Amino acid sequence: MSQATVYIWFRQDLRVSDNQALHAAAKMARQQQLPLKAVYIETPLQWQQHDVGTRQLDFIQRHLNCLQQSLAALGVELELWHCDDFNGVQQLWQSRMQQHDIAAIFAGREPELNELRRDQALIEAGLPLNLTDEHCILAPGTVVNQNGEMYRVFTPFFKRWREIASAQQFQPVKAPVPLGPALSVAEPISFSVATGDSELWRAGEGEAKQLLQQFVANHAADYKQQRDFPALDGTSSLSPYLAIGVISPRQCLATLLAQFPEALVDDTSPGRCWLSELVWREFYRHLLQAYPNLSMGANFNPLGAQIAWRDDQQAFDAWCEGRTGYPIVDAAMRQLNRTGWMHNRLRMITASFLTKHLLIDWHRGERWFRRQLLDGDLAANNGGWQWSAGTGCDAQPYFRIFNPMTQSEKFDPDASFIRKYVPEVRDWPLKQIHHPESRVNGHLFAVSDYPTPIVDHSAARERALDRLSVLKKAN
DNA sequence: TGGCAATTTAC
DNA sequence: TAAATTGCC
Repeated sequence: MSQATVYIWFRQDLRVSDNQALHAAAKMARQQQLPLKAVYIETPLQWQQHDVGTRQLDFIQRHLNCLQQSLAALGVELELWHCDDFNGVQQLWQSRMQQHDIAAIFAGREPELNELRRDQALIEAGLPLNLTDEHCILAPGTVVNQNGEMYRVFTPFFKRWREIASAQQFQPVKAPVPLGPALSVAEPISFSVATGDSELWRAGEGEAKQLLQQFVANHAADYKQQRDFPALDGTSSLSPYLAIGVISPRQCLATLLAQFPEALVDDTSPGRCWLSELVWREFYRHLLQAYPNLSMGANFNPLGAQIAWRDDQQAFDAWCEGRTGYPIVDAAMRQLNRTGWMHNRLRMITASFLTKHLLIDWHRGERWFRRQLLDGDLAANNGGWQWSAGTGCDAQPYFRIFNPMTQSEKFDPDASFIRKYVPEVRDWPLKQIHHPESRVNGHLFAVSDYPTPIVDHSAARERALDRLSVLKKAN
């Protein structure tokens, strides 16, 4: 049999720096003088079943090409393998193992149920798969209460998280040194399925690092004051990179702590607010692993299954396409559809509108988001949707219903964001932009190609309070 | 990481 | 009488 090969298997974590799996694989290859190969496996059917958007696939593909270059410089070849779904993945590795001796496979663990099962099946089939925790700063299962259970409320989770984290060092792992002479890349990585367009976002690990550095240096301190205004450039915009692991959350934390060393221990640190967002991300990932049925579409609150959602295709389509007649909602949905990204404040507003004003099942919104989003990520997307719907862990109560008019006035006061994405209302007076229902009263705005509101706010609010009251906590 | 309307308080 | 506070959805 030929010489055994060490494999680094990229799934998420499409980066060479701070990649513990790659680091461990390179170390083993060097110490035992074995060849190291890198692999990515495309699984189009699985992608389809998981509603991975074509735009995100394009983003992944572009980063695989960056990765291929970086790896080639390290003397490592990246191969693209193909199979339909995760069942095929197992067969692929097994047939590979029959042809060549596999010394070890290193990969980053993924928190989703199908992914965990896939990896478990490989291990049970005897493949030497070694998993590292890359996707959280503190691995799922390590932040628990005194009974050893996962927290159900964010604030105590965050507190415990800080206690543990402040006792540790976060030195990101460096990219491995070259294992051999640089290779030339003959053929770019190209998926067998059609991909969308992610060109609004720069590709590359270096770009992501630069974004991170610039955000921390120039915006992190003002994050708390600016993050809620979609017209401002107040958020990090790092989510697309975090979702596929072009940068690691540990790199984010290390960069933040370099600028604000006290952020973990001092409540008043300017770095605290963004830190809490990083930890929200971890909270949802820990939850996904603690409650596997979340991956299968379960309501975190079992009472959620009793909600009589409305089956209203027309309303759903209007929401998807950004023509609900509420400019703030429509601007948000158009931003999502056009760019593959939506400001977090707007994710809350649009999710509240779909689940409460339209009373449409949050699963449908979750799915639409997943297909459009460049930062599509089961844990965060599901967590956010269930938070908005009131069915989630530490969710907002069912009776907290965002008023689109109030939110619009508060978070886009001069309507500059709305005007950017909803040109139909560009010339309207501010008051009408924020209060679209005031058009109905006859005057100036009766004639417009912009739709009148598809639901009346007060009536929709009453309807939601009534139907969602099945979520009321039993006393 | 609300909203709403009744009620109290501040002028 | 407008703004701040409260209690409930």
